[in-house]
Amino acid sequence: MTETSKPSSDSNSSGLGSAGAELPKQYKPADHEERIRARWDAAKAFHADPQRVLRGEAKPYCIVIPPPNVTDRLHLGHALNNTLQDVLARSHRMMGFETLWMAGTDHAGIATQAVVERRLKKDEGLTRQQLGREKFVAKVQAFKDEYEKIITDQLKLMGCSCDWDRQRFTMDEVCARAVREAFFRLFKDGLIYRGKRLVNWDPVLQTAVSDDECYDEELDSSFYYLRYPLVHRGTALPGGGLSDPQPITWNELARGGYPGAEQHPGEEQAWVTVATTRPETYLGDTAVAVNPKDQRANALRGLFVELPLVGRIIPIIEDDYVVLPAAMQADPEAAKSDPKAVFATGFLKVTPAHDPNDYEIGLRHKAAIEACGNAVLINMLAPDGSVSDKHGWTDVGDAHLFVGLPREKARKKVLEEFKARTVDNSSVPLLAETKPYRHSVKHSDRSKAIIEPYLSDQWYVKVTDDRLAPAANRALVAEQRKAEQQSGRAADGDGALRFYPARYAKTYEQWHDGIRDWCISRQLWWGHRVPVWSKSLADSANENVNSFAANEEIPKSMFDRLWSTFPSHLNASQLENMGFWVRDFFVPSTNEYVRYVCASSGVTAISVGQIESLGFAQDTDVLDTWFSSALWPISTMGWPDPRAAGPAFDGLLQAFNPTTTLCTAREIITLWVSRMVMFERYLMPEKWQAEKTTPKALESLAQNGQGRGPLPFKNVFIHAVIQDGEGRKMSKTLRNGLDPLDVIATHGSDAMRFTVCQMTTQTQDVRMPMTVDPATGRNTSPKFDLGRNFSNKLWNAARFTMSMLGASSHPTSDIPHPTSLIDRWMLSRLATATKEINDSIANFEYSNYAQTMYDLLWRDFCDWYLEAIKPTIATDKAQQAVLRATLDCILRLLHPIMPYVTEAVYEQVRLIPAATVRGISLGASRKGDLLCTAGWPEVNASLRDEKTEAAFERARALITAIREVRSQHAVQPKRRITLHAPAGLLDADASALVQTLAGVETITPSAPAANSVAMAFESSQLHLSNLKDAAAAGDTTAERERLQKVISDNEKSIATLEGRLNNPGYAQKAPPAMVKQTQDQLAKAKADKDAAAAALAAL
RNA sequence: GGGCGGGUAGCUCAGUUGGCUAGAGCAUUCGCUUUACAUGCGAGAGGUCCAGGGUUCGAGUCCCUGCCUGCCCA
Repeated sequence: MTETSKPSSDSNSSGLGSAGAELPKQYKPADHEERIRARWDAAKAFHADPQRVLRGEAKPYCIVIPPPNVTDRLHLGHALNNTLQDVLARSHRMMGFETLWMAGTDHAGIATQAVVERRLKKDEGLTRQQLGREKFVAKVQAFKDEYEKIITDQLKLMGCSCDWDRQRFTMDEVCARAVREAFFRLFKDGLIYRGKRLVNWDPVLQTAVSDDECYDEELDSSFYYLRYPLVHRGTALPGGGLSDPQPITWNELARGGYPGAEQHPGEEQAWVTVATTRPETYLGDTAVAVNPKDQRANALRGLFVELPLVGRIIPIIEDDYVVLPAAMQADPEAAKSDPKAVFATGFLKVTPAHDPNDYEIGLRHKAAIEACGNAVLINMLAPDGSVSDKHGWTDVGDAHLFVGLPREKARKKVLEEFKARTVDNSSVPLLAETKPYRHSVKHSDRSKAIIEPYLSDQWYVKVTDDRLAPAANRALVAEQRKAEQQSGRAADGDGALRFYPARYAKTYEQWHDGIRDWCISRQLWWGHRVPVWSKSLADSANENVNSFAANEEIPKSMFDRLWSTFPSHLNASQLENMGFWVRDFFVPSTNEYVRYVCASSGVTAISVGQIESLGFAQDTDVLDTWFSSALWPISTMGWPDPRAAGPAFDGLLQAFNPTTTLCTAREIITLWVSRMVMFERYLMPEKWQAEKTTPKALESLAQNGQGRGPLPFKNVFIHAVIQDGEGRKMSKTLRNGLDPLDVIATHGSDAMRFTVCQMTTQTQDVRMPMTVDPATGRNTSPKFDLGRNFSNKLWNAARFTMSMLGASSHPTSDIPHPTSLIDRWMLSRLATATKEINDSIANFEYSNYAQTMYDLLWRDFCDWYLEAIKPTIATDKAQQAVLRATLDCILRLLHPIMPYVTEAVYEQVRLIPAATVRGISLGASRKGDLLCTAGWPEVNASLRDEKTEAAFERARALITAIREVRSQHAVQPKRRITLHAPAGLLDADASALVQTLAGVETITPSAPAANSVAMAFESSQLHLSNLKDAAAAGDTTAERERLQKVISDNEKSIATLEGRLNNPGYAQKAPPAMVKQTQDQLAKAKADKDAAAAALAAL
């Protein structure tokens, strides 16, 4: 096998005949895949040369891989995603595009860190803190190396034609530089800021996590009802300060018109009851809210409650966010279906630092809360989730008994205390009631801990800025945008981004419309460290107290003035000359100035050492993984400075950016697609398209596009998600996942690829039932049999073809244009299929592509063409040329989906000298005689011939009809029978087809002598005879049944067709051609029925 | 709550501007060691296109309502 692929055998045409015969009967993927891959590698077949693009020798085609996370091996979803990309890459490479498929992996910050932390705990019993940051990061690095290799090997085994010489990793030096530069530019432009917000906090990993790193789980919990005593806030004392708060009695409330107050002992202190599922958070309450529509609101206006134990006085505020109890609602019955209304008391404890909704309420009622001398936000938890007075809670009072307790224990303790204690001056316990309640609770994906809404300082990207999210929406093509926002093209990237299928543009657009600023900091160790150093200075001169709001940026001169009192210092402009950007803030809570110094990507280690020696410390946080992913299309090509990245990056950005197509799953439209568009449009220069081919190109990269820059890609193809046989997501925990390597082991890479392509329709989910392969014990799926069988079919079709062409001599010139029906038909089918495939590729219709190939190879080529040419191929030179060319075209057309088997077959087929077939152009291979760089077949549309196809269909209909009779009559398959047909019914070509394919020995106009069977064909009656030996003839039962069925089928048709024609509106309004067609059908059905009836009568 | 899908043969799915008597693969039935392929060849059987309305000469396809189911966002 390998010998024949060596150049030395090129001239040895005598060996070709035997080459085909030597091929084994079955295609065994394992015998070929590794060798084929080695040939691709040796020829550097997938290495893109940007200079060919820049010299104008080829058009570019570029895909960047959605970098797989290094957390784990690839699963079948990756196999799908990457197969689809490879089909695009391979087809365009063959079409002559200079094709770059950029490969790489993603560091996947929290996911990878969590995996390694679990491993560390399991293997060594250590936490990351015990190991220390540096050693821990080294461990993650080793883990990453291990999985990066596994992933790369998996991709290679799948046949992915990535440019492996250009593989990147989101944390390698080239990508890291891009991250630092992007951060710097956004920081400098004020689009990155530091903010104190509520985030999803994972108390185990002790980091902020994003919503997509959380999941909801239903838990059995309880609603707890807490009584808060009502008070008057103290009155102003002559010497300043306030008197003690005074209890409010029920009598007083009753006088204020509080409904039901008179039912309580009049002299006792009154209270309100709040319902909560998290009673421990009461320590951070800063208000109690009531709905203004609540009848009790009026009597409570201007009153306060005193938080038990803490003693904090907080206002009662009115906010219509508060849910009215069911009984108070307009439709109490309807309200009973709303669990919140059922459980509500009408009073809501407001804990702005520990609940997102309360946070909003707190901001709305800031003045009322602060008037009590409290901050709106009181954070009563430490980062590990324990109650703490060190993180923003100062008025502990008698609540110190809770301090230091973890969340769960604190909850228990609060309930115990509230149960044991009473409202002052009464016997009413503070804990009113407990009701069981089942609700969904947010958990951290990575640690499984319950998420705590937590107030913390984080870095944000101001994506709400017009130059980011709105600019991303302007990128959409006009027809995929909301009509009212359509506008003309203003810049490079405007109006050129297109989603396939189009409906996903809506997801994309709505995301940007409702977007909030993006929290990019994570309190992790694995990731890109935030490139900001900071230093605080106390406001020693006390000169600016109260003149700046929290976290307000201040003039740099102010910090410089304080700074200048130190013996050695660098002022802001000196720092900026070193490549830093400086921003100064005042923090009122600590009465300090903070200088943030952000390093550009060009800042040297020396400069960093210098500022660190001055007391600047680098931020310990790392960036959200998506920050580096967002830069992927440009970071992988050397942005911001390809020259610094190395010679391999020469011309890459200019040749391949914007890339052509991004191929991904819908779940990351918002997380990734959006951010790539925002970042590239912001960071890449506005006139990139025009300038990238000029000598100024690299210099222009220093300019930000400010939202008017180019796009990272023009097309976004969103493909289906693979689920298991029950429609569940494939997951590790369910063990319902498939490893592509298992599928490759059981079925071969091509089989997997063909099957996933065939499954890829425009829907959003596809199901993949999984079974265990009995032979190997591996997880696989019977679905892949389809692809395996198809590979085998190609293999055998090629084997047959080579045995035919190898056995005869085949001249390479002076071949007449084929005239036989079957050859013209084959060429016509080929032309039709080629067009269909070209259209399918252009529209990402993979299933259609695969199906068209299947029909072309299996149905047209194997079932009909190869069977039909058997009698003539040995001597018909024109037919030999058609056979050779057709197989060659099929190999080329199929190669993008099934690269291995086609390449393996091509090794043989290319050695057969080819004669030119008019209308078919097959370009030579560009590298190493490989099919993967051979020309995409050009099949002239003039080869499509409707008359030929119709003539063939006619013959095929007759053949099928005869086969049916044969089957019904149990005619021996090898038996050659006689067809009685009027002279002139069939021409020579059609007769030959019928004889070959229907097992007909003789076609004669004479009437059958005896023992014949009648059959209808095109309104006339034909007969078949010589079906059986005379002795066996005589049983007419089968024939009766067959004819009865023909009659009843036709009667059904007649009824349908007559009904249609008798409809008066039909003849008037339907197109005449349609009416004519129906009439013809009716005539045929009637004739068929009559013929069958006559035959039945004659029996 | 808002948005987007899906519901067609036993199973998995096609069905592109409304127009053959609704297709494919698997499974199933019958017959074949037909000399490329049994991972194959030939021939069958199998569907109230979720339900109900509407538009139309004509609806799996378009519109409305409902039911079931999945995903995304809040």
